[in-house]
Amino acid sequence: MILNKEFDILKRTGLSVTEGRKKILELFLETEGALAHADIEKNTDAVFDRVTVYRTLQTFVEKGIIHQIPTIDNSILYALCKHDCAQGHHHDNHVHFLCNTCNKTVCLDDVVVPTVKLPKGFTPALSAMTVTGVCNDCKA
Amino acid sequence: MILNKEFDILKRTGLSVTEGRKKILELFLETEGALAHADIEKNTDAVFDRVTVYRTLQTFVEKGIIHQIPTIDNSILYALCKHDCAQGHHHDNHVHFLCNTCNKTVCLDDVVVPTVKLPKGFTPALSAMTVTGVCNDCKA
DNA sequence: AAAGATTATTCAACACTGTAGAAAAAAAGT
DNA sequence: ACTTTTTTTCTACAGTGTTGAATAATCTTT
Repeated sequence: MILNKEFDILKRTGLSVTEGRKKILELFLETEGALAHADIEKNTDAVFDRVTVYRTLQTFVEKGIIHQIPTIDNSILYALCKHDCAQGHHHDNHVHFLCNTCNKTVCLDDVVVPTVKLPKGFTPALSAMTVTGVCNDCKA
Repeated sequence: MILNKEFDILKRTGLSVTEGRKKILELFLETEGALAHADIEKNTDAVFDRVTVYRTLQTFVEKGIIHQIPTIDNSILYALCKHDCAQGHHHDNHVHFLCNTCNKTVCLDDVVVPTVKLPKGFTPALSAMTVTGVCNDCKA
């Protein structure tokens, strides 16, 4: 039995191994930076139905394989969870960086979102932080 | 000449004073928390065309009257700029709070987004931070 | 206050994004 | 290999946001 990384991940999370899931997972593994639904449709040459892609992404999020990234425009981005994300509770408390030059969004896995002091009466649960600027690939 | 707040703001930013702009601005002034396009359509009883609302919001953002708030789902939220936002460059470097109970988003105008140390090669320009949890209105 | 110039609003149409239910197809378990 | 379970696909729908051109309103000037 040939074990590739995609197969391994799917098996470990208890998911059925299908062409679509392997292909989309492969895309995430070989892509530096986050992907939007549209990117996935483009890069899989529209082999899969739109709905399949949506449902696959939902499943991956639920299983802790990928996580969503907040954006200032209205699009949902997804990126691989680097650290051990168990089903249901993600550990994606890292900062995201959006490059204004190449327009890519990357996870700064080692930069933890700092805690801030909130006004009286506010109880924090989760914090998200996005920094925009110029990334290491685009620096002059 | 009667000067109300909406009129004043529109005049000061050099905008034509119209029913739609006054109404939408009024809604922002009397609303605690951020508004989505859909909220505005609902609360103005669909008196205005959808496109008018979109264009009005765009204009307000450009003129520094309101600013956009990043969300994890795919919707654009808008909120009044409290501090002096000149045309073109906003000063909305404050933290946003999304309440999981009442589902409202509010600007924590006095909580500044902290700066983080980025990896080598990354140059920051703007930072955004959203905290989710329970707000002061919803605390038990 | 009225006329012309400028700016806003509206209408119609379009593209994109995301969701739901049911049928068809594929994968998993025995 | 067969049955059960899961996944993919199809069809359809609702929402969101944008564009261009026509209409309507606002502003400026006299």
